[in-house]
Amino acid sequence: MIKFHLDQKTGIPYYRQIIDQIRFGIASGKLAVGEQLPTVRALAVELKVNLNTIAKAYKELEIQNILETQQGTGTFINSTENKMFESERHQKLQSIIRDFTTVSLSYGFTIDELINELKNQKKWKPTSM
Amino acid sequence: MIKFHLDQKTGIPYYRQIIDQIRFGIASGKLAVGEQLPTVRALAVELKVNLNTIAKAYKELEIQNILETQQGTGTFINSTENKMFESERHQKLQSIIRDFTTVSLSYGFTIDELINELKNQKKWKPTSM
DNA sequence: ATGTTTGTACTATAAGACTATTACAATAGT
DNA sequence: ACTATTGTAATAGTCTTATAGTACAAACAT
Repeated sequence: MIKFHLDQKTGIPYYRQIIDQIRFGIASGKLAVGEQLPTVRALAVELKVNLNTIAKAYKELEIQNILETQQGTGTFINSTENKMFESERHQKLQSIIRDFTTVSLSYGFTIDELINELKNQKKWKPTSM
Repeated sequence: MIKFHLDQKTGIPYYRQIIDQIRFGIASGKLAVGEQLPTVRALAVELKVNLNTIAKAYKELEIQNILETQQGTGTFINSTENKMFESERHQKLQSIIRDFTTVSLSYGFTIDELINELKNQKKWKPTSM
């Protein structure tokens, strides 16, 4: 089971930190399809936040078809619709890239600089995860 | 002179849209070093917002040494300190890249995918500018 | 000197974001 | 059936952000 943790100092809202950790857990294979997540209450106690904060995170991921929740049963990594269609996956990638390039160009960075820097990041591991 | 415009629908705050347009204007050469920007009042009237909204944008850019303001005179593209030191420039680039990769990886995109997609964006022009 | 033009400071308001409190509803085990 | 466990919904409180209204202060032009 994945180990969650929250950091007050980052300024990133709790529910979003949880979302990120679940997303990254799936992407990195630490969370398996069909696996049950902690109950909202259990995780709320463990992380010392309100159960609604957990529920909010789970809810957002459910809307994105990443989680499956059953009232009375629990919350699970979605087994049926977990994979995005290739088209929407590509759309998402493009939207991320567009935001990224907009910011970068406004700072005067060229796309070549971005590409070069990315190549140096290949072995990188997220700091807050 | 650069033409400003605000879009309510984007959800991006007015003052930030102004910041972005100035930043991008400089990066793209549409704003020359030493050039005077519209006065806070003039731009406020033109964009139909409060003059403090403009002042806030100018202020943030002044803090970043991108603009130079003189009370009673006007606001100008900073001629002396406009260029970041190479070290802080690199730091900024890395922080942008780190945020970007964190998000991307959580969606299951690989860095190679990002690089490939970036290469397709080389001729791209920002939509909202 | 005085008036106009410039940016600045202070205050208030509105809206939204985030989290918590509390009560409700569905499911499963017995 | 009943009880415990699960997620859900409605509400409220607190904080931050974004913008506006209004008055102030510095620089320039004449």
